[in-house]
Amino acid sequence: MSRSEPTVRDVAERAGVSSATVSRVMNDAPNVDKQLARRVREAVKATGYVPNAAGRSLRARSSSQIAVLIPDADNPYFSQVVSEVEPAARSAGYSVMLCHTGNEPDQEQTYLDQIVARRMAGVIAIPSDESWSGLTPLTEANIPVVLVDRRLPDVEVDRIATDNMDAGRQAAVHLRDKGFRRPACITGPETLTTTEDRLLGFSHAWSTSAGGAPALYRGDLHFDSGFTAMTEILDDGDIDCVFVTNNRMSAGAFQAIRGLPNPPALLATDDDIWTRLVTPSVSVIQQPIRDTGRLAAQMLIDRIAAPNEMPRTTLLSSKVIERESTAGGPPSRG
Amino acid sequence: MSRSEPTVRDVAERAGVSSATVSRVMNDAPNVDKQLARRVREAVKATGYVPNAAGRSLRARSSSQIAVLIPDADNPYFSQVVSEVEPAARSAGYSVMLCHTGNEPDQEQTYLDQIVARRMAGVIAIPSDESWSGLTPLTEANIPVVLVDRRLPDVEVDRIATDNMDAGRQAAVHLRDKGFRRPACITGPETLTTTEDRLLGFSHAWSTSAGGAPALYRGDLHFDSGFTAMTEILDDGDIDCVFVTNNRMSAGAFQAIRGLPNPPALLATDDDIWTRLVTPSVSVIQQPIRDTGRLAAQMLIDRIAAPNEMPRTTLLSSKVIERESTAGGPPSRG
DNA sequence: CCCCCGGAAGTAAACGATTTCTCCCACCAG
DNA sequence: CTGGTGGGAGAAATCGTTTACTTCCGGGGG
Repeated sequence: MSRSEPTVRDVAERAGVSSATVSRVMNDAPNVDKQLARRVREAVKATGYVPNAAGRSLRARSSSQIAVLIPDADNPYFSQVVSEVEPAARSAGYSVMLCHTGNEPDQEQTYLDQIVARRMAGVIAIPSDESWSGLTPLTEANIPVVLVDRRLPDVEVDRIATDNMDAGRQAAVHLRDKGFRRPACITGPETLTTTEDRLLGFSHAWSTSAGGAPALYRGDLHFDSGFTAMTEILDDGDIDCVFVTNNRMSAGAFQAIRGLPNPPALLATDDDIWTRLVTPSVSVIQQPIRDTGRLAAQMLIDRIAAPNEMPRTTLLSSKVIERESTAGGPPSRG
Repeated sequence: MSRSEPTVRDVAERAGVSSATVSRVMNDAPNVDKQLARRVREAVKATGYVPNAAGRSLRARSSSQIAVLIPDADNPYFSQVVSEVEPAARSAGYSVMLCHTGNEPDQEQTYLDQIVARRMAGVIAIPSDESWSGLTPLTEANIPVVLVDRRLPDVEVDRIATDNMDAGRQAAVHLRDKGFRRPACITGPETLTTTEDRLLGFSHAWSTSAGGAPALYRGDLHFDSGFTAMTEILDDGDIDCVFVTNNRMSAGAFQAIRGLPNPPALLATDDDIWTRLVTPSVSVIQQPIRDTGRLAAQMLIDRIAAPNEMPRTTLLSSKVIERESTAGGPPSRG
């Protein structure tokens, strides 16, 4: 029923050559007779030979897989990054192992062990927080790492991210230009550099250009905390515009003002599909997610080729997309 | 600088035992002296030994990875399936390789080669259409496959999917019970079993219970074609309710009626975030996506353990979630 | 004419973990 | 006292590929 898979020796025998020659043909080595090469290729076809990746990887002491470590595959930001990394990696001859840590340390540890055990060619990681300890085992095993989106203190490693400070600045400029005067910011925990940088950029730009500081509401990045924060803002009164620094809290915040007659202006983060469908449509800071994924893969591939060069950081800029939720200016003069 | 990784022999030497014993300890084999086992474990810690997956996989003639083949990681349906498969697989000791075919045959072929080359333990596949040829190389290599969501003709293989005919029937019942009388259906190409089954269930239930056939509009599953179809429906007039059979066309269809005073009722597919945020909120057929992913993984793991049993098909039922877009009944009698 | 060089192909030794086979020993029953 | 039994551990073969080393050519220069 199930014969065992053909090996390089079976092919060699059928082509009347040695296994070394077969290997040379498979790897396009120079100095192989055209005639023989053709015979080998025919034998490969005839036997249906597919090189065993384990054997190859054992001999080569590395594999042609890269790992992508993400906290949560459901979040469209992460899944878009993944779907851009994948084709870029494949066209360079790598395949992608998806590691979905769910923000849980033991799950992450399992994957880190796997990555080392498989001698993966490299890792693209979105760490869960700034105390991320996963980097050490990887660097010790000489596995190149590219960080996406989040910054770690005291480490020298390749990184690609949105210029979050600048994104916050753009948000402030947009809201001020539209005539709003009493801003609030719904943001994440202080330990998360992504949202914290956006807050810092926003606050700094606001205080230097308009004066004063935005009211501050912190959530846990999820939908519900965005809803709760916006509800508090409505209760507190006196706020005429709200900047939300991540995608899910943006949706939650919108839910809280849905259908209200005179809601505060809303500037959300990430251009998800819902922002165009709701009424009023929602202005957003659009991050260059697709570029991020593509360039992360490129960066990793470059790093694998040149392990000893200096680490780089690439920052990509975002832009404001204006829609109805900030178009109107403040509701009234008072 | 970079010493080479410790091997089983290094550990053996340090613990004063043979490599065989180390292997036995690592794999929890019975009949190992407690004392020795402890010494081995200490040596493992001290050396930082991590078993080389390639060596193990070569000897075992199989790997502990499963592959998930999806057409498009961006689609929330697929990414949710993946994010459920992953933890279920991991807790059974498998890791997940993500294969993102982008509906392109050559990309898919690359991955199929990889899957065979790596002797993967199994594959969860969402084929792009009913002429999917990827199954053959896998079954020839004795790699178990579980199909998700889509049906293939003439193959006997494990499958898990939503009961799409029943979903269509539920849609018809809901719209008829709400008092609508002139339905349209926006659906996908005839070759896609998923959307076709929903259409069939819808049409059949409608004709037997209310009489007549729904007006038919076909799209290519993407946002724009949903928008176009709904625009045509509005032009054609005479339609009082619309059932859309996939998630992205649902969003496009909503876009076309956004803000209109008396739009036809809309019943969408998949409970995406936007359906609750828009005005009017949108009634949906909710598929059990999370169960689908979890059970697909379970099914594959069972199959790996028992390769020779008969293939099974599991159908999961969906349910209608009623919101504002179908709540009102038909706009007027005249 | 001889030597050396270089291209082409084969031989065999790695890579690292597992596992069969074998050996040793202690213990127990006859 | 002896033969059998079974647990515990080591030696060595094995998985399939790649590659350093060898071998065998033929040809060109001294």
